[in-house]
Amino acid sequence: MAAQTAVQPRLTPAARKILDAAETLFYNRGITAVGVDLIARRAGVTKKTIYDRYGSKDALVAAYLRRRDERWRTWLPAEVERTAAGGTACDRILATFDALGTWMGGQSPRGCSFVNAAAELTDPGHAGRQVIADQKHWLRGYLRELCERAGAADPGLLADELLLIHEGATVLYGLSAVPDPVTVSRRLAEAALLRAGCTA
Amino acid sequence: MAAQTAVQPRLTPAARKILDAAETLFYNRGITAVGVDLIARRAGVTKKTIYDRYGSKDALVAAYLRRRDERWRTWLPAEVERTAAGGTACDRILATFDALGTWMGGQSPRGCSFVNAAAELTDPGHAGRQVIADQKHWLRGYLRELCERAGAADPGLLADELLLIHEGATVLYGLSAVPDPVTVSRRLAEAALLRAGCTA
DNA sequence: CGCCGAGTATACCGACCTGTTTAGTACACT
DNA sequence: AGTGTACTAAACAGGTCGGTATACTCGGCG
Repeated sequence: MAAQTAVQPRLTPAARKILDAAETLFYNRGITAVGVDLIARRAGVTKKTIYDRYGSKDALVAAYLRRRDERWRTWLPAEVERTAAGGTACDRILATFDALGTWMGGQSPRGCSFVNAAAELTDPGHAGRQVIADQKHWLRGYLRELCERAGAADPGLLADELLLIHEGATVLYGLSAVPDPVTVSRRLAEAALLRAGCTA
Repeated sequence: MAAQTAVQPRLTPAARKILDAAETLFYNRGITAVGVDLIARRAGVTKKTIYDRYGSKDALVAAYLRRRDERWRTWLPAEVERTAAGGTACDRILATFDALGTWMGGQSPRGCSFVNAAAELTDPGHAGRQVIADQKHWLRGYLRELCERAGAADPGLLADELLLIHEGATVLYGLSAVPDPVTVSRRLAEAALLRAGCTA
């Protein structure tokens, strides 16, 4: 269940350039709107190389999502430990929202790549959809563990609430519908923690 | 500012059929993935008629979003009045989340059409982006008015929080990442109302 | 040496893309 | 009777889509 992301290190130089170009293009212009010819041009690579390395556009899309997932999974806990070092579990939970703001402000102003991808990948059989589901499942698991450590009355339910706030903040950030979604989300999280009787 | 949606009633029969077909296809398969030929075929109409009525695909996309916006704006307050008749402003606020569940369960299992469209319409100059911004702005205004009537300490801030919860619930619903996002969102809204000192 | 993996370059496939054009029909209003 | 609107039918443009085929170069390795 977790071995699928471990194949990545063996990327040929061209395969890496392809993934780099695909990531920027898919995220900024949309998956369907970007053709493989353009990716090849941007990567300074032949279309044949793309198909030799990835087999199909759909597989490349899945690889793109997998890579972002991988990055997020290693970055988020590290960032939380860095900013909430020495703090309580509650501090850590709140730190995930600050981290979200940092993440979005730094490289992802167009919202969550997974939510955006889900909007385009309408075929339920697409390989990318599993990656999307896995990502949300992982985040919920991570939050749930923090909730347990924080002494929440019902950690699973609180994790659901926090996940919902995360998604809401990300969407509002991408739509620029509200000036500072991160602050709003932090306030909501605080209220949820309070209600769940978190002490730590 | 509000006159743009009033032009709609004068739709020729063919124009209506086109919009009907476009709505289903755009929502279920994605905007970029659907071509005008397919829309024409589904609507039982010639491609020429589409261009005679709407001028371009982009304009048709904008019309599609405008129509969904219109439907939502008339439906939501009516549904809230219906389900929270005789209740307080707080009841009305909570009723918007139940309404969201009804809306999604009934016709929109793939999440919010505006969020999905925003993921695809990457060009900031696209006519549809304004419709998306207007829709979120309207919902925030509607929630804000309810918050005022509910006696919130800071109605604007509470409206931001509720809007965030709405978006989060919609996204989670579309991703099927959580069994019952509507209930989760209602709980969160209750906590937010409590914290805002709502009395009505 | 011989072979193979990784890569380039280029041409091609059929299908589909947005959008236009020409030609003609049906109908309502004045 | 005449005019404009709404529509059908069908072909056509120029380009892009995902994907394949052919032919070649280069470096490393046994």
